[in-house]
Amino acid sequence: MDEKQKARLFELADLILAISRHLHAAKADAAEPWTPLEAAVMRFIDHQPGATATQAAEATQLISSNFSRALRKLEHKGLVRREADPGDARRVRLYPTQKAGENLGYLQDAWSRLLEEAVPDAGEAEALISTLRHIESQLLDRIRSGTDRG
Amino acid sequence: MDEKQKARLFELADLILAISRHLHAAKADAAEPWTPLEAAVMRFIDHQPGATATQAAEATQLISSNFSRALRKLEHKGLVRREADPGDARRVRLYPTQKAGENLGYLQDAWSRLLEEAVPDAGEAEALISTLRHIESQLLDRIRSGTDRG
DNA sequence: CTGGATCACTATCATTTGACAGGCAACCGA
DNA sequence: TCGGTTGCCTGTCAAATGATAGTGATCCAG
Repeated sequence: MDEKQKARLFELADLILAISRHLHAAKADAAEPWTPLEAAVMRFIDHQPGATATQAAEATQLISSNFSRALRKLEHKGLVRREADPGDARRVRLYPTQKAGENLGYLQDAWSRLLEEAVPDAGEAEALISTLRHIESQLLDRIRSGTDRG
Repeated sequence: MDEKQKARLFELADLILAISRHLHAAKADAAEPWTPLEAAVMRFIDHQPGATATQAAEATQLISSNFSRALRKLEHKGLVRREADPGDARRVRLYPTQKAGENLGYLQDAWSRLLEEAVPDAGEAEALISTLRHIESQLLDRIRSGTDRG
């Protein structure tokens, strides 16, 4: 890889991580009932209702034991509902509850308020989101096809 | 704020956080000697050599006690050098050591390799970085001018 | 010189997170 | 039916993180 491109990608990683720290801090201000990890799980379930535990654990980069722990807490708080898969009794399908929707609303408020003034304009935001969406899906695909490629 | 814009910004936050989780995981693969937080501190010092502890703590969103702890570990590992400010003996200026440069190289390798295939092309990467740079600086400014604005 | 503010630090606490070992029930192919 | 596999789970440990209280040195305004 080109040295210049390498430096570019590094800066990209750096920026994404820096901004993610701001987002975490903003979430704390909003007094959300979720830890960062729980929020990640919750957001995935909201995006992919009906996903199995394994799928959700994969997407959130968690090993199953830790995912199960996060899930237990969320269920205990009444934010996630488990449902047995009719075709395979081992599988558990996950769904957000109505309460989850309300709480995600708080999160949406906190984050969108933080980003509102920082994001240049709607047009650039669209382009940004489109590109990031692509990147994220590529990274997810890589995990699915096997993480190790050294 | 427009509901649509709110949803857009939320998705943006979601994507940034999701990608940051991938980056953290990739760092683990690279067997770096840093925790995520230490890496954040290290990267700031690398970008802003000579910054004071307060400035670095502010940029990394850490309260001074926790920043100090991270710094102690980094210094112990020989990655950061403290230097007294000639003009104000209370202040400590922070500099990366040569060893830090080497280790940042590993990090750069791990992250750029991860992003290499996921990022569409150099042109889009440039635009992406430019926009994110803007966003990050806006968020930093907001902190400097007082976090609370509810 | 004195009191208040600033800067960096330590000590300590609860919580979160990551990782491993292992268990149990359900599934599937032979 | 049986052995191996899969999906999900609990228990447990070490480490990282976030936050508060408080110390001590230095600076600065008056």
